[in-house]
Amino acid sequence: MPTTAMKVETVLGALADPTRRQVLEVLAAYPAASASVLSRQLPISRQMVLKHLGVLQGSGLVRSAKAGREVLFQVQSAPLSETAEWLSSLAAQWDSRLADLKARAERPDTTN
Amino acid sequence: MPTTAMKVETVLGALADPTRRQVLEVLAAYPAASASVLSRQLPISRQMVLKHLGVLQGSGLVRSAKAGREVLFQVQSAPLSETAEWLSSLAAQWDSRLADLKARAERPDTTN
DNA sequence: CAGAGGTGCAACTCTGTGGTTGCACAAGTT
DNA sequence: AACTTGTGCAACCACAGAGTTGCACCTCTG
Repeated sequence: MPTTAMKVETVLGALADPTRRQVLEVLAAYPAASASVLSRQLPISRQMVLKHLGVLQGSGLVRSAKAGREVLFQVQSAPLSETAEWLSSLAAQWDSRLADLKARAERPDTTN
Repeated sequence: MPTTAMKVETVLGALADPTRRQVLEVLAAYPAASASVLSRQLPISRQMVLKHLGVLQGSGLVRSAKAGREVLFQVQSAPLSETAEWLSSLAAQWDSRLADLKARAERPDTTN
């Protein structure tokens, strides 16, 4: 499923920004919180919190739901796990390829 | 050691850029390769490849070594694994905190 | 020695986006 | 009805960084 790869890339992009990580950190302390609440505990305006939450939501790291007149956001761990798995499998792939090339170099007679 | 956290952040930053991931992908196919060689297989100039390699090196994802008149780069998997572990532990942390809050909400009599 | 291919440095452009402020509107509260 | 607090939209500024081109210098090799 090519969906995974695309999602992982957006997660990486979302996680790349320090402020965004900070937003996540604060948000993770709540079961759910609104942009206004978060902005009070962050060094940036509500508008920016909202924008960052938008990006995070785009990568699946955050979900939102209306509750009365306010919109509550909550952290979502699944994309994190997926991304972790993606990274570690990529590392494994690099290692195995390197081992392969190395072996091939040590006995250049094998097949080709 | 706070080094780990800092490193992870730079890895995330390095991995966030699509072109940089592409550079890594191409580079991973070689045991080691120079910026010039890589640039021929990429849609960007050697200068840019070099800059990206600089960023990647800054995060430890790539190592360089002089070989005669050229500088050879090679992929390094360790930072990838570290980052993967970091992400998955963060996911676990989120989950456990959520479970905790949930349990606390269901029996508000416990202690406080 | 002369040329070809490699590296390093620097100036410059331009798009993306992090950040702000201001305003208009919706929904609870007294 | 008036007030408070929350959301949504839009204009705007400023900086980082992705990308380019050009040039000077090194280092193999014919």
